[in-house]
Amino acid sequence: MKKKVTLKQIAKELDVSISTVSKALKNSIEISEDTRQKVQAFAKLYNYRPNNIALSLKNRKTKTIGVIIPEIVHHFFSKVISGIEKEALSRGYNVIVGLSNESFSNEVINMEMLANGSIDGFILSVSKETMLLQDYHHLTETINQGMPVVMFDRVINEINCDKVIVDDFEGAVKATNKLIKNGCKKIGLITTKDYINVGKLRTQGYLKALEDHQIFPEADFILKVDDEKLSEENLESLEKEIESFFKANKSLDGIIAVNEIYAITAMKVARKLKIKIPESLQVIGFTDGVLSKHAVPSLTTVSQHASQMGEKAAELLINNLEREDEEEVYETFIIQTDLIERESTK
Amino acid sequence: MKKKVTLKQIAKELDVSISTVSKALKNSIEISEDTRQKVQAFAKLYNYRPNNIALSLKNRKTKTIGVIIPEIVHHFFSKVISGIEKEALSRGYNVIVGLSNESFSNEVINMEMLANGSIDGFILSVSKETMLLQDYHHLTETINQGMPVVMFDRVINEINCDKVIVDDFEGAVKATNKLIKNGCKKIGLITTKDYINVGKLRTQGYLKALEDHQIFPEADFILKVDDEKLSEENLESLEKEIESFFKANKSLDGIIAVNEIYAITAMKVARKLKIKIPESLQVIGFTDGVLSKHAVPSLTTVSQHASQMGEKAAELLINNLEREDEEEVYETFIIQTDLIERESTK
DNA sequence: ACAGGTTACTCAAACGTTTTCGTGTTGAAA
DNA sequence: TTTCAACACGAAAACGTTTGAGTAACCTGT
Repeated sequence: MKKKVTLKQIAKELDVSISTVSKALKNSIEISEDTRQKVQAFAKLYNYRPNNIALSLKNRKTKTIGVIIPEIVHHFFSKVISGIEKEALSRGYNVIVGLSNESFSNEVINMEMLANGSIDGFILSVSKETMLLQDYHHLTETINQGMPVVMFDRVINEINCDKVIVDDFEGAVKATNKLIKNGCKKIGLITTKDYINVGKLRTQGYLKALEDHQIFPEADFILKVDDEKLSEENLESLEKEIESFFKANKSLDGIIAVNEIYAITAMKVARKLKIKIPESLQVIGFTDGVLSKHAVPSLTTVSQHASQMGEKAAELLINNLEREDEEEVYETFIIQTDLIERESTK
Repeated sequence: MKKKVTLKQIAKELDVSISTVSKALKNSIEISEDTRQKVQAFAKLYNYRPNNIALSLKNRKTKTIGVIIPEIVHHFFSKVISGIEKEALSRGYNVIVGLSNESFSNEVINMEMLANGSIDGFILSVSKETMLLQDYHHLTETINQGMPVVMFDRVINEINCDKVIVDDFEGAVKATNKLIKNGCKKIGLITTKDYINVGKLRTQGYLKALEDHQIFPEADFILKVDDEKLSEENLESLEKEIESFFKANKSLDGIIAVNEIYAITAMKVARKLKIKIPESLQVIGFTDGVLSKHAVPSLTTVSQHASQMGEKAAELLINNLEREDEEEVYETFIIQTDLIERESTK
């Protein structure tokens, strides 16, 4: 077992000073051709690699970015991470992840753990609890300390930083328009409670599209599901809720669901109620994940380009980190959505 | 914008030495009650937090573990990460992820990037390309440098380190036994090419169970799908392949699929061919992901307890890191599988 | 009065780098 | 012979922390 070799050891071995070794390895002209060769050969032989931690301390930058997300076992977030990783790797950065599990305190702990020098900047999507509590002190504090932050998807308007968001409003408009164009007259919406920004925007887009087509929005056609119903344990109660929604509104011929689970469950319930998809009910979901693709019938969905989102967020952050001048102009980048048409619409 | 405060600044401000500040903050008895209070109050006021990088350099440990996986947009791997994260957080460690994207060179680059002091140890699952090339120099080298490594799921027997694996063999036996018990006489297997260890083990388990019940294994009943067919683009060709497999073996009344996609696709093809599930064909998959749960009918599956795997891997690694004595006895921990029964079996 | 013992500090080294500023030795120009 | 640049290298500081060793100042007992 040969431990990592350091400059000091090389210096001692070759009987020169540490500085000479350092310079020789950097091909400094201060060092004679002779010594340079000797040092480089030795370094190669012992597979010398500069110690990252020492470099980080010296340069006061770690070349590492911290990512805090609510949940990793989730197609959208893991796609975002993979986008971040891709961009980070190509620009020589590492990615360190923290999971908040939708908990405010976890989010705070994770951020504090990383903010003490471990990373150069944050990319994050806040937890639901944080949105509910509206306590953003951990965010303002880190930003105040001069650490760049990029928020994505679940962003907070009051916080002044770079942001990357999905055009949820327009996505919902597109989806609703599609159903209208396909002949739907009674379009239902399955959404979340309003405090989730994303759900709110999608609801607004849905309403806007209806309005544009002079369709009166029936309050009964909107089902606001309690958010806990998203968790895997509560699937049955979600099913029941959707089932009574369908039974109470038999005239529905189109459904927009603000996420994949709601959409898939709606299709499942429809099947149970012998409602034919897409013949008598057309369904469009959000978040183009595995479920949409493999469902039967496969689900038409609003794709959010999660990977692109991650790449953009990383790009904004790294640009910010490597910018010389300290002008603080924050950008909000909007990712456009695409409607991926599959079998659940005509 | 108030930058992070350091010991030096506190010392200067209070007109004492750096060491005094450091000791005062650690409640050392060397420091008078008076000074202690003063320092601590000041530190609290300015929200002093020790710089992690400096600590890492000093202690020669980073309290960070590196995780290299082939792919993060994958239920199994993201579950594993979430398990690792959970255990790591509870023991005060951070997690830094690298994605190999199933590429050997990416795996090597990622490992080299992290091995230079950034982390204390690795948890990894090797890429397919690495398994194919059988080039493990990056693994042996890091281990030789004294950096602990824990491999999970896709492990390499020749490498001497801690390992966490799923009892794939036994899982396949259980699944096959279940089908036999349920009255299946002609059980087919949809698997991968042999170089994927995991696929091989599951195939062996399947064969063993048949043998135990004196059922002659028909070569025709085993479909070895080319691995690229797992990727999302090749779904159609996967469907075709399974379709002809079904058409060529109409007597099949049970199917074991070595992963979720194969199983779901098999069910999709069956539906297309008007084969009733579970009445005339029962299906069991591996990897208990979202697809299995939300499929219609929902899929009976062999659960690998991915999260538990991650936790165990992290536990082994951290134990190793924090062990005083340097005895190197490597452990291979086997995670037992569970058969989750759903609607695709009787 | 003085050895010896507390008390409450400070110093300095160490972790592994990079980099600025010396400095001793050449060789050549004056 | 003197002067001075060029050359090749070394010393030391800095990044922020911890910690063992060192040291003043005071107190105690004889």
